[in-house]
Amino acid sequence: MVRMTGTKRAILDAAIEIAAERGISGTTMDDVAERAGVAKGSLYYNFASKDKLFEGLLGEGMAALTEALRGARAGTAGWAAIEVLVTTLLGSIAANTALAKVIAGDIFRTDRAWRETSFAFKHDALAEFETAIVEALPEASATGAATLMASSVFGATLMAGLQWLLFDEERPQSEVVAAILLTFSGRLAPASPSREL
Amino acid sequence: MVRMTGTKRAILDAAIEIAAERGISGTTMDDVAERAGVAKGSLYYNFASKDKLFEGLLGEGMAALTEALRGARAGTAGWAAIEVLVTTLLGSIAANTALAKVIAGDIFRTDRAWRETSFAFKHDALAEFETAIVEALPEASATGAATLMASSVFGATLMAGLQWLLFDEERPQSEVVAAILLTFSGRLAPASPSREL
DNA sequence: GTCTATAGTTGGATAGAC
DNA sequence: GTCTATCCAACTATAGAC
Repeated sequence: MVRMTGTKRAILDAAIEIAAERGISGTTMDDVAERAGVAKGSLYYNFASKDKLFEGLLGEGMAALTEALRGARAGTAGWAAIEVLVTTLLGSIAANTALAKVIAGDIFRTDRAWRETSFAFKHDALAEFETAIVEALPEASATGAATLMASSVFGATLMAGLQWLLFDEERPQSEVVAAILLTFSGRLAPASPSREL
Repeated sequence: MVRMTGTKRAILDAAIEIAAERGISGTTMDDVAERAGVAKGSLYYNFASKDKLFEGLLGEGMAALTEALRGARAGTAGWAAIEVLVTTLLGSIAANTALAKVIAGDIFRTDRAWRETSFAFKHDALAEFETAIVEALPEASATGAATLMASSVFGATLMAGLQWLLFDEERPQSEVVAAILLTFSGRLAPASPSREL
């Protein structure tokens, strides 16, 4: 998050809050101006258009998340890397729940002006998970399963994280991390010999 | 899916297709009328409002999915139940990808006219997964982890399923099911003695 | 039951004063 | 750099002919 003038910051904060409630398309510039406590003209002095406003907002948030995941994975590998990636992703969602909601609602849209940015972000974020998965289970790479497994781990963390923050917020974060990792631990599956892909 | 007149069906089909591309808020009644091949007046003869149109559409789809999950789980338990639930959910997403995209983009919105319906659906669908998880790992119930684990399994299947259908559609469905279940199999985690919650 | 035409409102964006 | 006032396009919804 780059430092910026109070007005610009207030506009961005208002925009993400409202978009978390109503989605981006459901957010009007009038509402943003009102919640930010500025006139609508100031929105267009600071941002070229509604699309540009949200493009910047999502781009900034996605870049920060990708960077956090990359930094977290550094120096670890395999299952340990999966543990820190899940922890870091969940922490990012908790620290910026509104942004996480907006991204979650937007991630599979293909009609956005910023779809290239969004696509690249998703690719980079999933690549961190995929790398860790391949380290933990090399044969997943050969069968092409690793990419799908990365989506699975990411999706599990995102949905459990939002479920937690929106409906069960008193629960300590450590318990949520533990529950997600427990899902991947194999304790749901019967203790069995090798399983085919 | 209830049988209905050609016009009503055409309107619903057009609405879900466009909403999958642009989201519900981004879908206009003019666009729906045009794609359905009817005049806009016919939309309002068949549905009271845009909200009622989508409320019915999502309600119908969510009810069908919940029913499919309930039926699939019947007669199984534990890990076997998780396997059929994941398979059934993935099959439903594949059979109705447009609807799945719309639901995925809408599931964490709190401002919708149909939020009660949506909330109840999510609760019922997750309950099927939670039941299976508690059968497979009874201690998850005591710690309160089971609900979060149900969200994890659901989220993993949803995200991997959409990733598959939108970006890797030639892959056979059986491989996708296998990759998701492999994520939960424990083969990512180190072979270890008992793990604390 | 479906159409055309239009009413009424909202929302993105801009002009110009301060 | 921020405000007020306004333009204009797009949208939901309705009226009334057929």
